[in-house]
Amino acid sequence: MARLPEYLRALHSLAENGHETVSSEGLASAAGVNSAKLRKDLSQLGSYGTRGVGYDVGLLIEQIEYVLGLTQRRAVALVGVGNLGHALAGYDGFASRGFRIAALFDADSGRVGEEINGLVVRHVDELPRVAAEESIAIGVIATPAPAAQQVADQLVAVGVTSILNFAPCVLSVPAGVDVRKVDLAIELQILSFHEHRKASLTALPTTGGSALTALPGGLAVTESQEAIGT
Amino acid sequence: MARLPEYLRALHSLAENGHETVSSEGLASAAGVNSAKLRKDLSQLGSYGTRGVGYDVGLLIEQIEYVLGLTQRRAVALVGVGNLGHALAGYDGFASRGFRIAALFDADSGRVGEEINGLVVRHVDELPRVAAEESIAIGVIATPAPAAQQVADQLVAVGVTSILNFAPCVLSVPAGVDVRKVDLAIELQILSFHEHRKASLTALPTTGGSALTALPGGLAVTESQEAIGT
DNA sequence: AGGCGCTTGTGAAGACGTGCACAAATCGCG
DNA sequence: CGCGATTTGTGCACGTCTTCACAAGCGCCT
Ligand SMILES: NC(=O)c1ccc[n+]([C@@H]2O[C@H](COP(=O)([O-])OP(=O)(O)OC[C@H]3O[C@@H](n4cnc5c(N)ncnc54)[C@H](O)[C@@H]3O)[C@@H](O)[C@H]2O)c1
Ligand SMILES: NC(=O)c1ccc[n+]([C@@H]2O[C@H](COP(=O)([O-])OP(=O)(O)OC[C@H]3O[C@@H](n4cnc5c(N)ncnc54)[C@H](O)[C@@H]3O)[C@@H](O)[C@H]2O)c1
Repeated sequence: MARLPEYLRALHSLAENGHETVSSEGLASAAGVNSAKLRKDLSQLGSYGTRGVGYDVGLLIEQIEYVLGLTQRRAVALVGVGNLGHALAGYDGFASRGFRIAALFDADSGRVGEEINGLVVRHVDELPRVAAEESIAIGVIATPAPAAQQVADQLVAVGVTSILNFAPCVLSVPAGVDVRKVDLAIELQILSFHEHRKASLTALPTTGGSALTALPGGLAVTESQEAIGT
Repeated sequence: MARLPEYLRALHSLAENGHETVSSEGLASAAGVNSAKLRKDLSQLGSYGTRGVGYDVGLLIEQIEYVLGLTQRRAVALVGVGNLGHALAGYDGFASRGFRIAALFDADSGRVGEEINGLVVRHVDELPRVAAEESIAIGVIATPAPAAQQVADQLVAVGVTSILNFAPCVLSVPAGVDVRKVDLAIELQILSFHEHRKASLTALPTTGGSALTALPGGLAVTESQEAIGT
């Protein structure tokens, strides 16, 4: 389940605050989900809760980390050390959550050699050699969109089977390779959609607004917290 | 629907390449979705396709932009101009997709006054005044997690009803306020999970691996392209 | 004008996720 | 030792999303 990492973060936060056990209710509210959903998710991992008490925070962290494959610290290669790439390279949140940025790559020879956070930027042509040395598990693409497909192909060629893509484009990859995408403009547009919907609802509550905005069942947007109420 | 922005991006890309019409099949593959799903999504907006021909790219762009509320360029306030905030402030992908970064805020007085991309960083205390001037529609939080809730409260207080949160924590907001979250570590952990699953599947194909990794129906992870095959 | 190929729009079936509600289980306390 | 308070784990029902499959509609070519 995609919610496991969220639970894990909430658990770490609870552990830091000294909690040794949590009820499903408490963990659910900390993770921002329904308590029944949380229990169902956790029961999929096996029964690690005690009825009448709750879940052992430490044990649960261990179990979730095992299921997520975080027992081994995976090596991440970041390709494209531009505006966004710099921020990512300098981010310490990866290291603290089970990942190690193992290498930085860029195609711009002006950037090659630059040192960021103790890592030196290499030319993307060195990817095969470095991948062999470091056993890269995950590739992060932070290049402009036109270069993303090519970079993805290069990553796949050196054996990377998981890619996180920040470029606003769809990547085509062979079966067995997993791609996740983060597109900030899409997130903003979804928010804009809600703004638009909220505005047209309050503006014309009686007439119901124009035909386009007053859709039959309303448009559903999945993911994320949504507190559109009354 | 949360897929509309993806369609919009694909349409813009097609328009740049000179296409005047697209079939649902073509647009679907460009957006990385099923063609039936795409047709059903578009039919919700009204009938803007011609049977036997396809969809008019320009008209469809116009319609989707209207539904998403992109006809008005919304003002975005960015709070937290640190590592990530700098990258966001310098990103031109927002402007080209219907948004305008209207103001930058930070609590660190050392950063206040700094100019990024033509915008000067202001102190977060000025938020009420600036919000009144600029009519901020969307707030982006790029502060450390401990400060995120407080910033969210401040944003809500000045009338912001849509928040994009980069801090790894859940925000509690009143009903009517919409929050979307981007957590890169979670994305990586989901990829790690797939890596782990792939590894244990190939390692022990006959025994089926340990009880934890060989779960009843397999764990489903939503979102994103997944090409785990054969 | 008529037929043919192509594409949209949609009905229906199935898969999936969600949340309620409750039985089973455990702990603490008298 | 037993009882009640508390919390997990889960059966069930409901709503949503997805996908297939096909009729209806449109344009082009003869
Ligand atoms: N900056 C942001 O805040 C932000 C936000 C959302 C999305 N994005 C996306 O992230 C990507 C990068 O954004 P950015 O602002 O860092 O752009 P950028 O232009 O600052 O950086 C891109 C970097 O990629 C390098 N590059 C180009 N082609 C390459 C190749 N074939 N191999 C390796 N490296 C190559 C360039 O040399 C450059 O250093 C873009 O696709 C952008 O749309 C950025
Ligand atoms: N850098 C990344 O690539 C990255 C990636 C994923 C997530 N994040 C998250 O984004 C957030 C910011 O990351 P960062 O690397 O930019 O951190 P950072 O420490 O570089 O920047 C944080 C900025 O927020 C400012 N700030 C602190 N409290 C504030 C307040 N109350 N009001 C206004 N501004 C305040 C600080 O002065 C600082 O400038 C963090 O929550 C981090 O976990 C960052």
